[in-house]
Amino acid sequence: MKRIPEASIHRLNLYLRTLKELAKNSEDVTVSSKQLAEELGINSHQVRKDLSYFGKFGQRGIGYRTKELADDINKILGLNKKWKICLCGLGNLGSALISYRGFRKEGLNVVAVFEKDKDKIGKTINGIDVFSVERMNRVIREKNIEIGIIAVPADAAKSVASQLIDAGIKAILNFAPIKLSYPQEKVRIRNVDLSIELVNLAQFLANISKKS
Amino acid sequence: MKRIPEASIHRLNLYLRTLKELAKNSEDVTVSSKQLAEELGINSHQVRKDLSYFGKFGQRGIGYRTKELADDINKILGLNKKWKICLCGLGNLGSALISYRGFRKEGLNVVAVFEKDKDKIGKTINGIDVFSVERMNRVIREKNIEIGIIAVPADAAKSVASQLIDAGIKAILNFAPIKLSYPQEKVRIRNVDLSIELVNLAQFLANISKKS
DNA sequence: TTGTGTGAAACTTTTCACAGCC
DNA sequence: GGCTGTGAAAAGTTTCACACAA
Repeated sequence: MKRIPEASIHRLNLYLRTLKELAKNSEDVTVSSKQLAEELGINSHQVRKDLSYFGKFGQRGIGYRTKELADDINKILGLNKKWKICLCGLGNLGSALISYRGFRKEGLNVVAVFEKDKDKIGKTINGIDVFSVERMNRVIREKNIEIGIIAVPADAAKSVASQLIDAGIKAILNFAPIKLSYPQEKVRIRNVDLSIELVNLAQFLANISKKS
Repeated sequence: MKRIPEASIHRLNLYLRTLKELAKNSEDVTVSSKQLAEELGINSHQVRKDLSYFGKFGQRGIGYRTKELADDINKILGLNKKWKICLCGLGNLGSALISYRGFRKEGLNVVAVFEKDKDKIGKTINGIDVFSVERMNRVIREKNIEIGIIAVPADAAKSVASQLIDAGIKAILNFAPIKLSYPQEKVRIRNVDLSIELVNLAQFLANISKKS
């Protein structure tokens, strides 16, 4: 099998989301690469090429069966397994994330929240238990949690990350505005920077005003 | 001048941030492409190549002057202008964003917040006035606001976007989990999806467990 | 006629190799 | 010896063109 472009895999995520929405909102059973492409602002060749890396999913003259293609992509991406996730920090950002539409979707279920504030510990939010930070190691091991989300202030992020890693977590999504990196190959860390997109926009505006 | 890769421009943002941090934390006046690359987990050729598209900034045998290079990149990216920003929605996500470190940084100043909840209107948060949604058009025009951040629930996002566009906003950063797109070339829209990164992590985990 | 699947071409981006300067 | 700047090669990605099927 040939090497598959990284970018193609990322686009599969987008296709999957679009397909799920189409399956819900539209009565059409099938969808063409052109429709799918238009939804995402790309061209149809790209859609077909991306899919062709993994097999033949469509029917000539007709298109793809929406529901079936969604299932196939789910399998390709390995999203048929449900991952257990914990959220660290229940401040504004943490609260926003826990109620974010899409975090409860297939394959992504938050099963524990860790928080320092004693007023919040012991309660539940969206049906999920809020534990004290001290119990992190135990709870993660007991529940077999695999992914941790860090939504604590920047100065606490490093210590929380260490605790997560000690508890054997496999991947971390970090929202704190600080770069986390560990030499270990044990854990995969992704840093999300909410301000970088804003900077990109500012830069885009700067450039169009230069040109005109 | 040759075409400059989109990716290079995005990396300049990262270089800038790293340089600013180095300027603060380290006593060294200079930095080499290798150091810079290591901070970001890329290779030094890339750093030098990216910079070379815009000119010669370093000194052979020595490296780059940290502070000066930061200033140069600032100019290249057009970030020496300060953009005026408004935030729509002061729920959990909006509150998280307004206090996010980095949103107050150079070039990015939020000057107004719009919110539906009457209890919040008329107050200030971080010194920024909270206005009723009805006054959006007027306030944006009066203050010459150029960028809007949408942090309202998905079902309100489209209407808020239309209002922003009517008021003459130039760019929108959308955090609502719904794809916004307008045919007009008048406004640049970027959709941020907080769940896509989590899906990517899940998929990464799925793939390493497949291989082992 | 509509729409997939795919090799080949075109284009973009990254990596390499090394001349040149401190 | 250390480090930049850059043309050229390699690698990666997107677009094109068209055979083929419903």
